[in-house]
Amino acid sequence: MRGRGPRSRRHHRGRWRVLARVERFAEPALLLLLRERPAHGYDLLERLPELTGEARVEMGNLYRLLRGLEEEGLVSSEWDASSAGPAKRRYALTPAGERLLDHWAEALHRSQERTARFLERYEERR
Amino acid sequence: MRGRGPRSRRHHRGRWRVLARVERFAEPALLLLLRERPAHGYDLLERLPELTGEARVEMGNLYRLLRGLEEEGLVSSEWDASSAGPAKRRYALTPAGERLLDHWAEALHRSQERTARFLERYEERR
DNA sequence: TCTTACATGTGTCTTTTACATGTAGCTACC
DNA sequence: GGTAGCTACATGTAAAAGACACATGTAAGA
Repeated sequence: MRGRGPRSRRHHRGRWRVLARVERFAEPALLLLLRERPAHGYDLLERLPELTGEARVEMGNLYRLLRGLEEEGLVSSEWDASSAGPAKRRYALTPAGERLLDHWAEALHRSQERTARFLERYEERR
Repeated sequence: MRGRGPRSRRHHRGRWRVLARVERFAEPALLLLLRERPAHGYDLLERLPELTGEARVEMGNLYRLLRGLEEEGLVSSEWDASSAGPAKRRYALTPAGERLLDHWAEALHRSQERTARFLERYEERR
């Protein structure tokens, strides 16, 4: 089974593991990291696990996501050759991006309540 | 934009609405409903919104999901012509399905903690 | 020189989801 | 007895999202 998609269950010791991830969670995670301080892609890649847990985001998908956010005007970027090493593209959050982050926070709060109701109902007749 | 996929943002009053749903949440919702009592597809379709919120599951996808669960031995089914109306396929949870529901509950609990950490960090510098 | 780490990408396939449509039995009503 | 409408199950298709492989180039150090 090559190139398997975003399934919640994963092969692990001969079984499937349930992950229960929030859809597109990498997006609000990026927005939050960028609100704290501007950063370049590779830096974000290393800091994302603080928010997403062990699940590491694929490099390629991260850069695609960043470009998508920029096309929608949610982040802005510019080449930064000031520091050592290869040139970096430094991303920063725009006001529109900050508003989207606020919407994400509200949605995540509602998601928390939904999941809490589910778990309560699950425990009821355990 | 026809046949748009499971994006977190949705067109709504000229903007995109963030949903922050848990991936494949319909699966644990089905398992929980079936643990409470055996049921047929159409019945489950009407009771699912109790758990998933306003977001209703597509009929076609629901039947596909049920067949998938049956192929994996997580639910069992049999035709039921006893009640009025067209014949129904009555689904019931298997022991394997009950174990999967337990794994989902654990995963959802971890998801709650991840999201709580995110929201804390979001509120820190609001 | 060769390797390793940093940094930014593209190609391509599978899975998941949304939405439209198809089929058929049962019931009620005229 | 015909037909309208509801119930119930099912397939077809396309787009979004994610997984993974791979390409390109810079720079530091053994």
